[in-house]
Amino acid sequence: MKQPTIQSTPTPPPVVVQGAFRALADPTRRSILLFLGEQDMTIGEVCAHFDMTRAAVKKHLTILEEGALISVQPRGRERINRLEPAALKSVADWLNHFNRFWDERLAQLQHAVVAEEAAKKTKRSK
Amino acid sequence: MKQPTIQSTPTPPPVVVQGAFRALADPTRRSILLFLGEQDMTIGEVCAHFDMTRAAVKKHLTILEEGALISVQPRGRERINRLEPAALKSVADWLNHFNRFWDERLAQLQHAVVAEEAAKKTKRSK
DNA sequence: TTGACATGAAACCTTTTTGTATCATATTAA
DNA sequence: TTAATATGATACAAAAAGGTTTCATGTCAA
Repeated sequence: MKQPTIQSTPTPPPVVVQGAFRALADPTRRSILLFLGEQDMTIGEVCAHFDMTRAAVKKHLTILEEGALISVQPRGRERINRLEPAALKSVADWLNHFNRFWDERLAQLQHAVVAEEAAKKTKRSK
Repeated sequence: MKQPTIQSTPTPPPVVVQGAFRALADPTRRSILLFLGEQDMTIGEVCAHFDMTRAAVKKHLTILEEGALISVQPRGRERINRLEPAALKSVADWLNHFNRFWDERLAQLQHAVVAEEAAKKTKRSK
């Protein structure tokens, strides 16, 4: 049976998360988030953890900020970088869109239904 | 007070997720995942939802497969693309690393502690 | 067998990403 | 005020990403 073109969008996804997903794609940035999860840090302090130039780290921080994953608060000549949980949560929420797949109870339920359907078919075709 | 260089890694993150995070960074690929969350599809069926060449969609599917977000099963001349929840779950798990930040109960608890600390300080400085 | 169909893969182009080096600016402390 | 510090910003280069076009291969159906 040939499937007709499916036109409906499955479920409206939050489009807001693009910047966050983009930011999360880089391992250095994920690492920065883990560090900031422990404590707020100046750019210099973040830099101390990485073997790359200050400018490179700064760029990563900028991308994290664009993704709303961190906020930056000036204090004197320093900039305090702080983890922003909200954006992280919206990414988590997007993923939870799929958690029916890894919810064991539901998975078992689905398997049961599938098995039942299969049984019915077998019975009918006898 | 000048902070000394912090040398310890905050918490050992699962390094496995890089391919998955990379794959999730692109909106087309996230959209594909949503479609595959509804039903398995051949490449052609996936293509029908996007305004780009088959080759482009194929590349996206390859990257999704590299990130273990989907699996591909050949059937005759077709390839059935199926969502693989495991990799999605590992990404979700990585994010849950932060969920102490958005767990309301914990947040309130933290606020309470901070408030208490502040109160103590105020009292002392009187 | 043969033609249509579903896919695979390579070559190529443009834009983005990720890093560098360098210079400018603002703030602090002596 | 002046030198050191913390950061901002720009120009540049190499690599990766995201597309396209084109051609090859394997499978189905008549």
